[in-house]
Amino acid sequence: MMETKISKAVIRRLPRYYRYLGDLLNNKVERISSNELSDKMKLTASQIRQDLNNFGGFGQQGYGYNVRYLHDEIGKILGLNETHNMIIIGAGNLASAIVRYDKFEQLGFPTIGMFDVNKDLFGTTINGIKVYSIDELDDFVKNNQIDIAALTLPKENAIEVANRLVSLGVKSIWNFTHIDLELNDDDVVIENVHLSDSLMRLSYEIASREKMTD
Amino acid sequence: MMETKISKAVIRRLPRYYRYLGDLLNNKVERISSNELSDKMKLTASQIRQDLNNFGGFGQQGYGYNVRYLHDEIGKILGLNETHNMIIIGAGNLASAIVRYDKFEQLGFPTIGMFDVNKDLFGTTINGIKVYSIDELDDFVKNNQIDIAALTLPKENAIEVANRLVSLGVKSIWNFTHIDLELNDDDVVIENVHLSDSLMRLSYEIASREKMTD
DNA sequence: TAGATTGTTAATCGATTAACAATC
DNA sequence: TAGATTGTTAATCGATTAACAATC
Repeated sequence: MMETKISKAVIRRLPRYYRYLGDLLNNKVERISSNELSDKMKLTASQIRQDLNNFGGFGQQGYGYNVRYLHDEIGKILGLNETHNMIIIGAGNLASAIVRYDKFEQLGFPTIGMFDVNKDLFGTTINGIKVYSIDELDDFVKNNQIDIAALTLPKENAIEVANRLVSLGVKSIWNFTHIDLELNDDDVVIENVHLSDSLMRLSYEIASREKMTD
Repeated sequence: MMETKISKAVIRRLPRYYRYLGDLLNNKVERISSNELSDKMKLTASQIRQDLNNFGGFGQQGYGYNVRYLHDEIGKILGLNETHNMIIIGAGNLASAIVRYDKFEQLGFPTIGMFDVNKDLFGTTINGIKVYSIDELDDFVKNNQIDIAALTLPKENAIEVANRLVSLGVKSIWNFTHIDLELNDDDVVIENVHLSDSLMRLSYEIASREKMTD
């Protein structure tokens, strides 16, 4: 049971903490203080301590934080102690990139199937993962534990497919289509990825630098 | 010249405004009030007006905002009135996805070359765009106007390549590698994309829903 | 023990929301 | 003109930073 609502700003930073702690772990660093970590991450030590204390006291006065312990605890908070099976709807280039990218599997998000409308792709495999007809989606979802569906299909079909997935019991959607998916079902979690928004933010920064030197 | 520093929160929303206004435009909507737009975007009307007034008064009392005008003005703020040539370092699946995705080109970000270390790829084309040897990078950058370099290579080489690009005069980097690129050069703009962070945030939400129903 | 560093409360800062006069 | 809706100031809310007592 959640006691307090964790702010979005804190949640956004969690994966970043996990990443930096993972790097420290790889570098055989055993302990770190909030102050040292703040240097690396370009945050304040105060913010790090505040953030962590949303979830409990993971440190020790006079010592700091044990890197492995903190890493693993944040992993648990992020749900990385459990495997989440993923399917991808739309077996295009982005889907290939996702399924070929080992990191996601390492983090506990294996792709176990891909779906497309293109007949030519049916039965082919990408990185060992089979592409099915979208018509087989219902059966597949019923016969397998699906935790996450990634949508990498044209945005025209996104809402329909999303609704279909939800009605099949899929509880979380990683949406790469260029709409803000918003199903009014509090049970379903949606993460919208907008690569073009990211590119536009970059462009904004370029444009504003140019204006500054005018 | 920039008069006031625009907050990051505002900048993050700009591409979203642009996207929604583009949709309205496609639907032949001519005018919209901050109130109507706030309904669609799940923001407050007040916030929309505040956000826009960071850049000037685009509306008209009693009328609202002209959709096309506002769309185009936000486009200009985002620098979308100019073309930004892009190269991609690392010609893997993600690079293919980017270069095949028409939207980026439509927004004014054509990819004009890709670079890799894999000999087998040299001279091949993806969506009509040629893959070059990384050894040809210097010449290519000198002979073409390169506004943005997208990094889709292993993170081990990211910093080295980024420094090389900067020394060649490339001023902005769209980084997909799993490090936070931070060059201490205020002249260079970096946008870090962390897909695994996005996936972990999704996972966090899944985990916290599960806890709630415990 | 003395020194270091956390956990946590209080202060500050910034962003969002509310309100309303200006004005189309 | 009357109604609608902006632009903008003021109020509120939330997030970040500072400070420090607790404690390892």
